[in-house]
Amino acid sequence: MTKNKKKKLLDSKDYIPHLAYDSVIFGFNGTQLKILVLEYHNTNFFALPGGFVKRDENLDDAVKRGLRERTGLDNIYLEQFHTFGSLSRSEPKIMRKILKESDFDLKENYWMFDRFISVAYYALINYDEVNPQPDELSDSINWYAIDELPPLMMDHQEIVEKALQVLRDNLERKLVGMKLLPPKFTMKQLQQVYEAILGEKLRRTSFQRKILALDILQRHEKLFQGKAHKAPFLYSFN
Amino acid sequence: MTKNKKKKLLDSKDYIPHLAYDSVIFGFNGTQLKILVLEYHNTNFFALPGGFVKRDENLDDAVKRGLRERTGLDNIYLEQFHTFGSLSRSEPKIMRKILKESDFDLKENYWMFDRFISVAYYALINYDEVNPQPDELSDSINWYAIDELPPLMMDHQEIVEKALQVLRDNLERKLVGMKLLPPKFTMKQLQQVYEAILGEKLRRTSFQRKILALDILQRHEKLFQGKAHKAPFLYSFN
DNA sequence: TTATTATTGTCTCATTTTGTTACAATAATA
DNA sequence: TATTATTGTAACAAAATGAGACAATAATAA
Repeated sequence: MTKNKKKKLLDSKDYIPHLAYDSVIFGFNGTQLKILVLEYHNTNFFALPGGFVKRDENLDDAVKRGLRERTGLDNIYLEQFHTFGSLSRSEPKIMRKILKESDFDLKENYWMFDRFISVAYYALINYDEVNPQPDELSDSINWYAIDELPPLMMDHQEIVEKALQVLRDNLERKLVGMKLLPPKFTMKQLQQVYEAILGEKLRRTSFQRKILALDILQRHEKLFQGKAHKAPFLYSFN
Repeated sequence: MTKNKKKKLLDSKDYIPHLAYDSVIFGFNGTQLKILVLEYHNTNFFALPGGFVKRDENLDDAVKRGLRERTGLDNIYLEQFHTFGSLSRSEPKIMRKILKESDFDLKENYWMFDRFISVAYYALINYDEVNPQPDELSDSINWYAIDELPPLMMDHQEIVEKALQVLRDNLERKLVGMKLLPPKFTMKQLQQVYEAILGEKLRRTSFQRKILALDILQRHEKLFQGKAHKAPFLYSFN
């Protein structure tokens, strides 16, 4: 490797020290609930997409910026759910290895080995319209089913579990299920989202009656799937 | 004032910069839901009790430390509910005035005029066993009913509203009502706590049936209040 | 001692919500 | 034209909740 390859990743004077965010980005492929997980170059470290907050930037905006860079999407449904601030969660050795394997200068990036408090957000996106982009440090970013995750580094497994817990609580309270679907969807698709999030089967007729009684869905034309049975209606939310 | 009176409040090298916490400490006086609000010396600034996180201290522990100092209580029910990170929430002029009016050195305490991200917690305590203590900067710390708060500085009103919103959501999900009462309480007291938090009257018979059906309360001896009617049972939780 | 009063604990019945089964409608295929 | 799988909705049962009624009882007044 050449000498001038060793460079600065982010300038510490632009960012709030000790503060990071992590995002649990949920998608639904029709069957399984998935999240985006990235892998750092040559390390076998799997992690949630995260980032830092600029000194002149709102916390929420920093997270939106990171999501935009990774998914190309704007106006994503985003919810802050917890801030992780234990001492033990920071592991400078891991950060050191990540930077080293991507040929970044360890001295210039020294602030990244400090202790970090991380504000965690979850995002709900339409799986189909996303082509995830890795960042400078990452080999890849890929969808993983929530029950088939690779071993995540540091406390990221705990962050995912908390996200899922809060998402379940918010499913009925905030009617957030449809954020994981395209604008028009069938009742069956919506039920499958609910089932994937709750991790249990639901009764078709009760589910349908309950959702329709909420009076929040608009009914549109039928969807002809080319299958040998009655075609379902399409619905939209808002 | 003498020269050596101007002093350092907290040493910046001991604390994580840009990071604070604020706490919404709820109590119940038998009728009203109240919170602790402090007033800074000679400023007419009312604020939530807050503080900073030491560099070698867990975030949760910093908050517990602050609560202990102010209430003398340990093992308080405490829940993190949101992190406030907008740029506009920081108002260095206000911090400057607070320090100045308490005769602290403005140069030595310069780090306090920076932008701060604040992690907010709410606490539920037994009103009766607390004798709140003001800190070095504060004139007083007092209970205020949540619908009779003085004008709070910066974004503290917003923090209180969010706390109340989350507390309402958690009332049934986490059964936190009894955390605001002494170890033994009557059904009526518990109902009054629920009513104060929800801000609405509840039906006595339905409430009693529902709570008892949860099967989480132990029934004890009767409480003879010296009133001309049947004496209620006392209950405890855990 | 005995009525009076206010509140408590529990019961009953009405109403609403949810669980469960049933069945006709229908889009594609044999 | 019959068959198949799925959909939309109706019908009834079961459970949860709302609303009222009432007897029990702790202190007070008569």
